Amino acid sequence: MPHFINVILPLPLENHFTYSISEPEAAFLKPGMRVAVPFGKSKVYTGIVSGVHQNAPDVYEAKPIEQILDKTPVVTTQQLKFWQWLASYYMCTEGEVLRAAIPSAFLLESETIVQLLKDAEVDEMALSDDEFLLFEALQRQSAMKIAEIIQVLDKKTVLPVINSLVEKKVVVVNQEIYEQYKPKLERYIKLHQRYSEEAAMHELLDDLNRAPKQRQVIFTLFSHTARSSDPLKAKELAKKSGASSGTIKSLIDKGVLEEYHLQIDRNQFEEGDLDELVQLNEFQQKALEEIEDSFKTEDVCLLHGITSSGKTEIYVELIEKAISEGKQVLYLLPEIALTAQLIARLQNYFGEKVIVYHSKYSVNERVEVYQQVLQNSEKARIVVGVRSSIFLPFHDLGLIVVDEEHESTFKQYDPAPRYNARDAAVVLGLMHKAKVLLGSATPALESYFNAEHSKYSLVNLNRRFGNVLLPEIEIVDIKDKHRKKRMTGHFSDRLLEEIRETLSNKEQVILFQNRRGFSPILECNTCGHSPQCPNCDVSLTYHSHNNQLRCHYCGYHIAMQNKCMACGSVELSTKGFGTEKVETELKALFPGNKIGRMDLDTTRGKHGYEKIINAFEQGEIDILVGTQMLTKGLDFRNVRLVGIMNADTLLNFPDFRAHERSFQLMLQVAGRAGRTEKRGKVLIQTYNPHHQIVQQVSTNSYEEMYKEQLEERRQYKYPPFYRLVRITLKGRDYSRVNEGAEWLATSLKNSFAENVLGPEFPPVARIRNEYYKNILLKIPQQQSLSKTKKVVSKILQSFKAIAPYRSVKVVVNVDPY
DNA sequence: AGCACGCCGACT
DNA sequence: GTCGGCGTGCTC
Repeated sequence: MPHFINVILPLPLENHFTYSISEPEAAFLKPGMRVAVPFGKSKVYTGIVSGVHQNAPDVYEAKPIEQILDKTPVVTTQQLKFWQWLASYYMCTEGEVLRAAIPSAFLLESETIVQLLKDAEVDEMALSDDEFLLFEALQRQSAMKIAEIIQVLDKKTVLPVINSLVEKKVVVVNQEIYEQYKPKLERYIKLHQRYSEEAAMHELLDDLNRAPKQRQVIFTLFSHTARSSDPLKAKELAKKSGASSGTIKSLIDKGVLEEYHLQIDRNQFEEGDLDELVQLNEFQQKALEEIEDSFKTEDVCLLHGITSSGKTEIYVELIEKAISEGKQVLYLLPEIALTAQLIARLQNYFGEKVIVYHSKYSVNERVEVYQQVLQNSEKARIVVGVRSSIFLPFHDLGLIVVDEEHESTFKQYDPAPRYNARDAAVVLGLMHKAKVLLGSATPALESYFNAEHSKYSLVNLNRRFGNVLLPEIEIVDIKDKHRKKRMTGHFSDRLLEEIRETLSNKEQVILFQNRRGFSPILECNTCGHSPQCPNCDVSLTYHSHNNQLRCHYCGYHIAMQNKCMACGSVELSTKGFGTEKVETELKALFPGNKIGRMDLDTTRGKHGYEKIINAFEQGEIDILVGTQMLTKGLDFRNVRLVGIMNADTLLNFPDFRAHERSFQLMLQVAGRAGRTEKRGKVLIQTYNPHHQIVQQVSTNSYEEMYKEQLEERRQYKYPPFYRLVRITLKGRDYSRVNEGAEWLATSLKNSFAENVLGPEFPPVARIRNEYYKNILLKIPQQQSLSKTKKVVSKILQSFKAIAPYRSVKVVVNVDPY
């Protein structure tokens, strides 16, 4: 009886693929194991077994698999189910989910290797020039990869050359599969066995009389082994004996020393004494009890706790309970680099049980975390991670905490799967029968709506920890200040006064401007021309630190121009301002103070964030200027003043969420001020001092904002009353994108009538030379989601069948916010 | 996605 | 005449 498996491949293809396997393989293989399978004419992919069965396919013959890559499943059946849900909800393929879900090192890739055929009889005269060139290269280098051959032959299509050489029996082609994961090895040194006798040892030391450095090395090693039986690292030996690695190497070459390698764990944590859990204050205690109470009947709870109210301590208590029941805990946060503080705190309580997972980890580190979780190890009781950690192979989740649940970074935009980790976590929790706690000082409208409509339970915590007062918020009307000539650059007299006072009290200042660079537009005073990006429909932003004009979409950059590129005039002026300009103006205004800047440009590199944050914490920086990076969960003790340079750029953002986002952002930055006894101060500069959002921020009126925004959402048919699916078309051919978008919108309107909006050009209609057009589909609450998605898929299928539109790429984004 | 196959323009 | 462009179709 023949046996078969279904396999999910990491490709954007709807189907699972069927392969034939032998009887013993069938007995061995289980869903969730990795297999290497041939796919197409020349590729080998790693796939995940999704099922083992005996139903022979009837329209094609199944190929046999290449090899089995695991002894036990690396993907649990629960994960497979979760993938299915994600693929269907977010309208992508399971293959795309797979690609995002497991560390890339698990996906072995095949590479075509070309080698000379042994004992080949080669008639060199019968070879073409290219063939001869390759033949010659292979005599120097026994095996070559396709990329290398492309280099040697200096052309792109090398496969015909290779194929012809295969036919002439000169070379053979192999698919080499290589494992990407490399265990981390540490080099250790020991003395060769023959010197274990004391006599031999003395002889050796005598021999080395004229080589004092080498003698010292032996001596150090000897005294180490005398004291302990621990192996000695090569690095340590070099350090302790003061010898260079060259000295050690020559001893190894002589055969006196031996080197060997041991595998070590990349995720090591030096365990000190663990802190006792802190005593909760009465408000925290009450909130905790309410949460636990709600968990008796509900699965999801929203904790609305104002900034600095001590939500983390409540999480810690709940985590403690969950792990004491032997369950795993997932702690999701929006951005890991900014939360070094939080991780340190959790490690103080839970020590080795905390493991961290994020995108800045190397592939190897990720594999190790994945495996710790898979093995349900003691080291992975608590996983702290960014959105992708929902894909880890949990066994028995007891609790999921989603901290700062309103953050937009929980949503993945590109590539597919375009999932929202907060929403997916709720589903994941359901699958594991785990409790889910969403926490935020400024909950997303949808979450608060769910809580109000009994989908989630709601717990409020509106006392700051240690009874710290909320900062005093002052609105500065810069229109008025301009008229009265009380502005210095972008600073109002009020802001300058407050900065001066704060600095004189040896306290710190945070200034928020949500735009990086110096100024977003450079304009010629004579002809009005401003330099544009050649690949995108945007103006180039001037960056003063490297004197460049840069495109923030594609990275295109040119040197700053001192003459207008159109008319040659030297009178250029900058319009608008970013963090760099704020920094420059500050340096002129406060020459005696240290000024720091935190934005995408200054935080590149693995430790970019930490350096700046540490410097600020240590008081090495007096004023920190930054973009919205500043808002996320940072806890600075000595900040008294927070200035929002310009609230209007936030408010005028063309998006239905702009007002909600501005509120959240401003309140979050405001929360950075005065986290100790002394009351903090927040200054908001704006041209619209009476804007309802600015007012609501100043009075800390979440409820009011919520009600008002909700009413607008109801009126204009936006979430939470309607679901959104955004379909983006993009392509290099402008008119095809346009026509395609029209066609698609028309067919969608046939089914969904007035609930189809567009097609419309987005604010930036061309990026990297591709034109964009959006169609928005609104789905009323009572309309079935799954049916709607089926109809959409069908329409998209017919769209793809139309030849002229095939060059247009279609991106479907479910809940695109 | 990635790759082969197939059909048309610009070069030795 | 071939090299190489990308439109088309398929992958168990």
